[in-house]
Amino acid sequence: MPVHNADIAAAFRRLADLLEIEGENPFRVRAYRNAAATVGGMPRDAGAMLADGADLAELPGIGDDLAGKIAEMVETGSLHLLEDIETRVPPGLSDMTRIPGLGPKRVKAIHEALGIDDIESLERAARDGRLRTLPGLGAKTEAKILEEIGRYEGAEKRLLRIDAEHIAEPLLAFIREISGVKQAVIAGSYRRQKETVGDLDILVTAKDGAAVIARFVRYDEVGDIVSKGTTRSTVILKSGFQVDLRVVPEVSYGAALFYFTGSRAHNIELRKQAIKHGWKLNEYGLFEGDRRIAGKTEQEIYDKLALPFIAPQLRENRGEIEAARRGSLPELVTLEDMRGDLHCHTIASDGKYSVREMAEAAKKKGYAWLGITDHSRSQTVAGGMSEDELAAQIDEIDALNEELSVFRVLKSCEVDILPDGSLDFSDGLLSRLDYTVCSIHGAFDLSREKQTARVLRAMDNPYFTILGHATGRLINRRPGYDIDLEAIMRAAKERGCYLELNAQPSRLDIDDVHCKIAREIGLKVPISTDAHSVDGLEMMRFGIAQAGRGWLEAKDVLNTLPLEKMLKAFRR
DNA sequence: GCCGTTTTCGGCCCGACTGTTTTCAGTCG
Repeated sequence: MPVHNADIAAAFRRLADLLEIEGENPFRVRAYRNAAATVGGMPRDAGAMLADGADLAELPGIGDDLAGKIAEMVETGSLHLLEDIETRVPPGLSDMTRIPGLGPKRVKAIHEALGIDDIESLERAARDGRLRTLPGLGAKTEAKILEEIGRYEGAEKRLLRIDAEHIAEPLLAFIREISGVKQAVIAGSYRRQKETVGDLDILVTAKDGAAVIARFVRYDEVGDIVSKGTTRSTVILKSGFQVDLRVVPEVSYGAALFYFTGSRAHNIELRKQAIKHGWKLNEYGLFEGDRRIAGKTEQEIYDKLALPFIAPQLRENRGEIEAARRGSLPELVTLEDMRGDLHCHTIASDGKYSVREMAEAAKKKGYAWLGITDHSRSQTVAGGMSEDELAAQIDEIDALNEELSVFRVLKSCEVDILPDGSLDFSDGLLSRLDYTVCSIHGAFDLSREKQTARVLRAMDNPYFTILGHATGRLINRRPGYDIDLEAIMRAAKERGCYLELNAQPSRLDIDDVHCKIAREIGLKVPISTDAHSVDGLEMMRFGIAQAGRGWLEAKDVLNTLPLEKMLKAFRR
C-alpha cells in the first residue's frame, strides 16, 4: 500500500495530540501540526517527490528531522515514534481531544484518574457523574461534555458553500437590522470561498457589543448558546451549524476582518512579519507599542507590512506571501471575464430546457456562445442520446445558428469514456462536433493504474477535447476515483486536451490545488457549469471562486477566449 | 522541532470566554 500525503499528515496530527497529552514542549507539538498542514497541502505525493530526489527539508516547517520521518513513512508505511508513544498513551485519547471543551490537559487528567481511554467510556463516566469528582471539573462541564459527545457522534459534516449561503445570507440580513450595528460581514473560510464551510465567523462593528450580542442570540434559528460575552458569542443553530459573532470598534474593522478571515497559517505568517518590525498585530490593529498604526481597513495593514492586498481566496500560506513580496500575485479571473459555458444539458438527455431556451438564457447572461453537451448513449439513466439523436441535434443547432445573429451555439456532447478507454460514439459522428467533453460515469473502482490508463487511452482519440469532472468526487458524498491526475494533466498538455473545472457546488472538480498545478504547467482550464437547467448556468460563480483559490487568471481560463481563438485551441 | 533583517540559541501569535477558582487554568479560534 503506497503511503499518501493524507496518511502522513494524519500520523503527524495524531503524534501531535499524543505528545501534547504527555505534556511535551508545546512548540514541538506545533511543529508536528504545522508539518501535517504542509504535507497535507502538497500537490504531489511525498513518495514521488523523494523518488525525484527532492529535498523535503526545504519545505516550510519541515526540517531534517521531519523530512526523515516522512521518508520513514514512505519507506516503511509506519512511524516508529508514533508506535512507540502509543505503547505509553492509549491512541483513543487522541480522539477524546476532538470533543469541544476537552483539551490535552483534561483528557490526561481524566485518563489518569478514571482510566478512561476512549469516547465510549468517557460517555459512561459522564452519565455516572464520575467526571465531576475531578478537580477543576464540575457538574456544568460534565453536562457540556455529554452534550458535545452527542453532537460529535451525530456530527454534521462541513456544509457545501451553497448550503452555507442559505443559512448565512438571512442571518447576515438579520444582524444588519440590529440597532447599533454599523458593518456586518462574514469572514472565515466563507470569505476565503472554500468549497465547504465548517462554521460561520461573522464580524460586526458597533459601539455596544453586549447589546448586539443580546439580540443576536435571540435569532429564531439559534438552538444553543455556547458562549456570550461583550465582544464575542458562539451559538449552535437548530440545524447544528455553529456561528461565531465578534463585535469590534470601527477603528479595528480592517484588523478584525483580516484576523477572522484567516487562514490561521496566513495570519501567523503576517504576525511574524509584524514582529520583525517590532510591531504587534492582533484583531484590534497593528500596534507600535500602544499606538495603533493601522487597522481600519485590511489595505492599511498590508500597506504597513509593505505588501499588496492579498485576495481572501489566496490566504492559505501556500506561497501567496512570497508572491506578494515579489509583486507576482495573480490577477484573479472574474465572472465578467467569461465569454461562454462549455458544458450543459438539454431535454435531449437529462436537462430541463431546449437548446433554444438554454441558448437564449446564455445570451441574456451576456455570453457570446454556449456549448451543448448532452449525454451519450451509454448513459441510459440520464437519457443518453443515440447516434441518430445526436445527429439530429447537430442539424437542429446548425439551423438555430442560422437564425441567431451574433450568438453561437456550439455542437458538442458529453461522451462517456468506456471502461476500456474507448469513447461512446463513433469517430465519424464525433468529427461533426466543435469539441467534446469526455467523462467517466461508471467503473469507478478500477485501480489507480487502470483508471489512469483508461483516461490516457481516451485522450489518444483525436476527437477528445475536454475531460469532464476529472475525479468524479461528490463533496461529502463520495471520494473521487483513484487516478493520477498530474500525469493526466501533463498528458493533456502534450496532446492539446483540457481538464474542466466543473462548477457544480458539490463537484468543484478539479479542485483548487490542481488548478494551481494546471497554471504551473501551462494548461488552460475551462470552467463549466454542467447546467441541467437555465438556473444551472448561474453556478458559474462557484467555479470562479474555486479558480481564484487555484490562482487562475483570465489568461489561464479557456472560456475567456474569443470564440475563434477558443475553437483554434480545440484543434489537435 | 523549526528557524534566522535579533541567524546556530532562544525564541516560537494572542486575546476572549467559561467554570471553578478566590486569582486563574484550560480551551478555543
